[in-house]
Amino acid sequence: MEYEHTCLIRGDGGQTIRAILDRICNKWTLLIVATLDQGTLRFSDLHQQIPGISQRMLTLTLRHLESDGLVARTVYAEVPPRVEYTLTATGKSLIPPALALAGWAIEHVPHIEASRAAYQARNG
Amino acid sequence: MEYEHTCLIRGDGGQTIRAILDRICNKWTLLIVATLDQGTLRFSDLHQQIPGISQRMLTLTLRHLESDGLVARTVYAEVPPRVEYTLTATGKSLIPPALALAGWAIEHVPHIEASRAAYQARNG
DNA sequence: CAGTATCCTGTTTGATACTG
DNA sequence: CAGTATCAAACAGGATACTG
Repeated sequence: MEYEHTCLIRGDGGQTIRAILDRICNKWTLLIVATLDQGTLRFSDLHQQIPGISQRMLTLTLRHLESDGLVARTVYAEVPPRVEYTLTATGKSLIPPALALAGWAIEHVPHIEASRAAYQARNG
Repeated sequence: MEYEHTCLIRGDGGQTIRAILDRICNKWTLLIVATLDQGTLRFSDLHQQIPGISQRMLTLTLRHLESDGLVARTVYAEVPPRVEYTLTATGKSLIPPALALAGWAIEHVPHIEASRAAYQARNG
């Protein structure tokens, strides 16, 4: 890894990297995207498959994803209502870098956790 | 991309992915790590090279990075004080997945921005 | 079923001033 | 130089209740 490449991150004073972190770095976004990687799902499917999420946060996060063009929302004029969510091409394209990050996590988080515990022990 | 791979993200109900998001998904962490990819830097170097960061946030973020073992902090017993920061091996290992994410951002953020603007126009 | 509407909480960030 | 201390603002997220 040549350090010059990190200009991708530092380039514009962090505007670009922060633009995406603002979008994906919240509690539920990546989880929803990863869940939708299975294919089209209804609101209730997502609610069931994502443990711990509230209706409010599921709605909010889906709206943001729709607004950003990562998820397509289709409403069927039926009673009772049916609403389906699918990843767009852009949404799908987020999966590989997200997996790269997840892979890093799997590999390094144990060490990080240990380091953090040792730091806490040394200091306050 | 096979959807089964997203179990890396969804696996434990999002615990692992959230463990890393909690660490790197704040306003300054990735920027500091990317800046330190140049090599060892002093506090004042970082302060100058990262536009907009306050002393407080630089200190706080560096302490977290040190605690997590991503950055090594060396204090020299001199007057005036000199403190140097370097990426550890773990810290360096974060660069490739971070670049993957940055690459995705460069490629897709324009489209996302347009999509968001269109959404705002359609709705409130 | 698929949401909205309110209220409430903790956390993150920033501004400013001060110090060994 | 390399921080610390204090205060205040902003925001994300959750609990609960209600609805077309």
